[in-house]
This record gives sequence, structure tokens and C-alpha cells, in this order.
Amino acid sequence: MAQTNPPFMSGVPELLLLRLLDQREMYGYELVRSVRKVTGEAISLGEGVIYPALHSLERNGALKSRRKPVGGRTRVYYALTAKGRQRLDKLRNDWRRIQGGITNALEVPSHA
Amino acid sequence: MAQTNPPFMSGVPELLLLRLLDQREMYGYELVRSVRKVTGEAISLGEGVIYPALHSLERNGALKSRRKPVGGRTRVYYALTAKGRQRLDKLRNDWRRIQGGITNALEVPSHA
DNA sequence: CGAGTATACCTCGAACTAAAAGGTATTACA
DNA sequence: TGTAATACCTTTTAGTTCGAGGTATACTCG
Repeated sequence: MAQTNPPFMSGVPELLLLRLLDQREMYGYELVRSVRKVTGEAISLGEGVIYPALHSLERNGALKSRRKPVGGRTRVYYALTAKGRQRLDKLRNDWRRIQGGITNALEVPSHA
Repeated sequence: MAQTNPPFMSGVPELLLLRLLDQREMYGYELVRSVRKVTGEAISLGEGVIYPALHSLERNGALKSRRKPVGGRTRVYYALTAKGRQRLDKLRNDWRRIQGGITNALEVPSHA
């Protein structure tokens, strides 16, 4: 027992990664900069977040990776699987829901 | 050292509480139901989140409380202080920023 | 050529949050 | 009388994210 659910706002790093990888395959180090860029510097995820997330996503079958030598150095590229696309849809919906809920709370003059 | 910052998405419970209390004073048990209601059931914060948050907010001077007997039972009502209003503004801005960042990441067809 | 910076991968430990459950007491109602 | 609802609170546990550290290769510039 003591069956604790994940915090209600978690999964955003995962969402961002899946979203980016839905466009094209990318490698970890690239994703670090990419997340910062596409969020307009609002969100910055360090390597200590990105790499473990990628590994976990791959273990769950949401991503598949391939090693690709580029200029003498090796990169690990990640791409979405069908399962990953489903996961992305789910997380996107979850996000919309909570985002909407908060927006509502902030905007509605709640004495109404 | 090992100076760990709070997670980038934290502070939403706090934001919701301050926002509600900016409208009128309320007591803990009421806030539990109120959060659920104003977020359209999207977010549900238990008493184990609400009460500690209220205590911490009061310790920081963002809230002040007064005990008020109602029908033989005692309620603890919380109200915003000036400091609390400042804190609300800050958290609201933080939220807008990260919310905007995520929206941007989700909507922009990032191959552009 | 050598030193420093950037790229690229990774892991571990600490800090922090939030979830759930449990605990007490009073009042309402059936 | 006994059960559900109100009202407060704390503690334990689980989970996520953060920062720092660690390795290694490539590039740049004096």
C-alpha cells in the first residue's frame, strides 16, 4: 500500500523530448540545446535530466536508438516508435488539461 | 554547495492557493474543494498538500491567519498579505513564462 | 605543439515536491 | 446510536529533477 501517484505536473520533460523527436531523429546533446531553444529559453533541461529520460523512454519502447559515427565521434540518435507516438498523444492531452485548468483558475474572477 | 534549485515546474499548488486567497479569505478544507472546482477538476490537491503549503506560506509572511468559530467548530481563515500579493505576481509570471514555452514547443512545426 | 573550449556520452547523490494515509475531534443526520 | 461530513494536522513514502562529477574525442588559436 501507500500507493503514491506521480506528481500531477510531472512528465513535461518527457513530453518535450517526444515532441521534438516526433519531427526528426536527434541525439542527446542536441536535445539539450533544442529544448532550450524551442521553449524560448523558458525551460532548460540539463544532461542529468535528458540522458536518463532517453534511456527510460527507450526501455519502455517509446524510442529506438542507433549509433551513428559523425566526424570521428559517435552520436546516439533517437527516433519515435509507434508506441512513442501514442505516449506523446497522451502526454499532450494531459498537459492541455492541466494547463487549461490552471488558466481557468487564474483568469476566472472566482467570486462568480 | 550541491546547491539544488527547485524543479522548474514547482510552485503551482502555491500559485493556486494564493490566487484563490487573492479573491477572499478562505480556510484549508474549503481550499481543497475550491482548487478542484476552479480548475474544472483538472487538478486535485489533497489536504496533505494544502495544509503544509498554507503553514509554509504563513511562515514566510505571505499569508496571515485568524481563527474563527463557526457553528461551534473552529476554522482557520487565511488572507493574503502585501508580500503574498507580490509572491502571487511573481509566480503568475513564472507560470506564464513556462506555460508559453511549452505551448511554443508543442505548436511550432520545429523543422522550420 | 600545447592549452583550453566545445562536443558527446554517461551516472550518482542530494534536494525537493507532492501523494497518500493516518490521526484527532466535532457536528449533522438518519 | 452510529456513520458520514466537516475541519484540522503530521508523517511516511515515492517520485522527479538538479547539479556536479566523470570520461573521451575533436576543434581552435596562440
